[in-house]
Amino acid sequence: MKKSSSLLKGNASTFGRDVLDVVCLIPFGRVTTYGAIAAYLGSKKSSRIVGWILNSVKEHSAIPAHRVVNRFGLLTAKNHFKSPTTMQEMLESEGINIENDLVVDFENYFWNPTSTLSI
DNA sequence: ACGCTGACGTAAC
DNA sequence: AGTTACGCCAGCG
Repeated sequence: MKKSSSLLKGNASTFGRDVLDVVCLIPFGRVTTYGAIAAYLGSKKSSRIVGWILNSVKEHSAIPAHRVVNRFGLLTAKNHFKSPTTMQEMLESEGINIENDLVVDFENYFWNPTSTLSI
């Protein structure tokens, strides 16, 4: 069931393509983690790569990279955005409250691709 | 062409 | 129980 994502281009030969597909599917006002995406792709140990792939994502891309945080709900990626507060601003703009770079009620907003996409 | 680094997570000591 | 080391894949020097 997994593996056959290829929701965007179809050339899902690379891990990065799958990552972008999943991130792009994150619902508005929801967040997910690098590990969840990696686990959905079949390699939970590849969580590092997920973040690295997102680094290639430009803000003008359709990929909501700001909705991806680490497993603690910490905005580790905020440092990589235009401004350290950009990520927080965008999340708050979606109704997610951030306190001290940490997502409030993180598990409540957490979106699990494995539970949602691979029913 | 080769090697290192990097937005994490888990296992092992 | 806390700390250290490793694994994964892709982009860049």
